[in-house]
Parts: sequence; C-alpha cells; structure tokens
Amino acid sequence: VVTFTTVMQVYAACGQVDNAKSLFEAIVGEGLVPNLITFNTLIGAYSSVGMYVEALQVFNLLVKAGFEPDVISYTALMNSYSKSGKSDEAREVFDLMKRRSQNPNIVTYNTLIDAYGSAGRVTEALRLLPDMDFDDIPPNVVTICSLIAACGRSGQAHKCADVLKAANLRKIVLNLNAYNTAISVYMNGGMYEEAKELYEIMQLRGVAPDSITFSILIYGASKVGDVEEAQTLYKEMLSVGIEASVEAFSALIHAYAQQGMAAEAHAALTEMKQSSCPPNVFTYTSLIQAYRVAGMPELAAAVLQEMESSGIKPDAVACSSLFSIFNECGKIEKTLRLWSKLREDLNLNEVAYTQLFIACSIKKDWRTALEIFEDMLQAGVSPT
RNA sequence: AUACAUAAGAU
Repeated sequence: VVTFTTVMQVYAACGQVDNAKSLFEAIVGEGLVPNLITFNTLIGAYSSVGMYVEALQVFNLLVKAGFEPDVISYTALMNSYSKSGKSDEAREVFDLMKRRSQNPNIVTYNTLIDAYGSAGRVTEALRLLPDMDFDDIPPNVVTICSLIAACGRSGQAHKCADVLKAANLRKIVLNLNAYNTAISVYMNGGMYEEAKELYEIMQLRGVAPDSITFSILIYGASKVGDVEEAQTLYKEMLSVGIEASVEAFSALIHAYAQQGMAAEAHAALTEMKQSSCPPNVFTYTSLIQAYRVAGMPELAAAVLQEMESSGIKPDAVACSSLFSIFNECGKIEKTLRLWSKLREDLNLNEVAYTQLFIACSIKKDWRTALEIFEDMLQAGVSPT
C-alpha cells in the first residue's frame, strides 16, 4: 500500500489526477486496503486542481471505510475549495473540523487564509492573524506570503505595508519568494517607490535578489513606459552576476513592446537564443505585442510560424492577442481560421472567445458565432 | 508515502 500510495503521489505531483484515481482503484482491485494516507493523497490530488466534488467524495469514502479524518484530510479538502474560489466552503470545513475537535495547524490556517485571499477577501484573511495568535499557532513566512498575494489580488497593494509590519512584529524572516511577491504587488499597484524600497531592504537583510526580482522591476519600469530604466535594470542584473533568464529577457521585450520598439524587441529575441535562453510563450506574446504596437500585423502573424517551428504552442493569451490583431486589421478570416485550426487542443478563455465573437459580428456570421458560443459553454467558460 | 503561499504576457 505504501508503494502504491507513493506512486499516486507522483501522479498527483504532475497533475495526473486520473492516473492517481486509477491507481487507487487498482489498490482496491488488488485486494489491498488503502490506509488514511492513501485517502489523503487522493484528496490532495483532487484538491491541487480544485476538483472539490471529487475531493469530498473521497473524504466521505474515507469515513465510510472507518477512518477518522485527520488534520491533513480536512486541510486537503479545504484546499480543494480554495482552489476553486469557494472560500465560504473552505471555512465550513474549517469550522467542522473544530467542532469535531480536530485542531487546525499552521497549514490549515494558511490554507484558509489563501482561500480568502484567492477570492479577493483580504479583510477576512487578515482577521485570521489574531485567531492564530489565540490558538497559539504562530504565522510563518507562508502565511505572510499568502497575505501579501491577497493584497495584490484584491487590488489593495497599500495593505501590504500592514502585512509586512505584522511580519516584522512577529520576527518572521521573509524569504526570496515573499520579497518577490511583495515587490510585484507594489509594482502592479503602481507603488513604484515602495517596490524599490523593498528591493533595498531585502538586500540589507541578506536576501539576494534573483532574476525574477529583476524581471519584476523591469516589468514595473515598462509599465510606466520607462525603457531606459528597464535596460538599466537589465544591465544591473548582469553586473551583479545574475545570469540572463527567459524571464528577464521576456520582461525586457515587454518593455520594448509597450513602446512599439519592434526592432529592439526582435534583437533581444535573437540575443536570448544566442545565450541559450529558449523563448517561451510569454516571450512570444510580448513580441507579438511589439509588432502590434508598431503597426506591423504581418510580422506579428509571422511570430506564430516561428512558435510552431520552435515547438511552442500558443495558449489562450497568445491566441487572443493574435485574434485581436487580425480583427483590428480586418483579417476576420484569419481569426476564424486560426480558431478552427487550434480548437481541438486548446482551452481558450473569455478574452479569446470575445475576440472570436467580435470577428463573427464584423462578418455578421451569426451561425459561426453560435457554434463558438456552444463550444465556449462546453469548455466551461461562462459568459461575462 | 499524504495537506499551504510564491512574479511576468493579450482585451
């Protein structure tokens, strides 16, 4: 059973939920008896992809098999709700476990905080800090990082300061991820000064920035249209001995794109290939954007060819970008052709679908619009 | 052997 459970965990770790489930069934088929850890592993597999219905089924199965759910069972179930934005349901499980006198631990609290945070409910998330103190469960760096991220998701970057203060007060040492998250939240909230200040502070505290830190700073500069600053930061990164990365290059290309500096964007792409930093879908999406802003839709379309030849599949964002370019220059057929080509193995999002509807409405092709609409509903994308 | 956070691209 231990062996099987270990393998299940491997499937879960690579998001292969179906295989994890099959393995569970195989265990039972072999006449073996799954133990509590086996059940918990399967709940965890479902929870990581937000399949809360299935997670709950396994939870109930566990009880039916005569086990008492432990703190991990409850926490994993909470996480399945959290991942689908169902913070109230996560809270219910939390309350339930308390009523059954199972004590929440730090992970349980962090999961609940993240459930609120993912749902954009920072206030509720922050309110849990005193509860943790009351329960004698000191918050840790994960707690802080979740709260910081929550500030960003709810568009309240200014509340980050409170979280950082709370961390200081409790002598919680922030790690690189926590700093990066906070800097990024400040950047996205337009609080450039605070972001820069935190960048200084992290170094004072002995946390060395990495290429992600610099990418965040570069994106921040590109956000305010400061290409020079973006370039300076990029050079600074290299000068402190941090290797160029896809992330940093992509950030730089994004900065060029915002200004329609297509030549520079393309030059950066060439350079990254030479420095053995293979471009990813983020890089290409920014490059497409560069051509778009520069008013060169043909070259934007050509990026798609290059993606194909380098084996990078366009995702929903890349497609929506291309769709809107085609729509803008009246190449409606191209939009629809790309869709029919990719519809089999691509999950579009609401932005991409909207561009498809725009294409149909320009063409007054209501039949196709309806077809796309049905496709959208089947894909589980709800209209906005 | 099982549960938690962690930047960036399109409208």
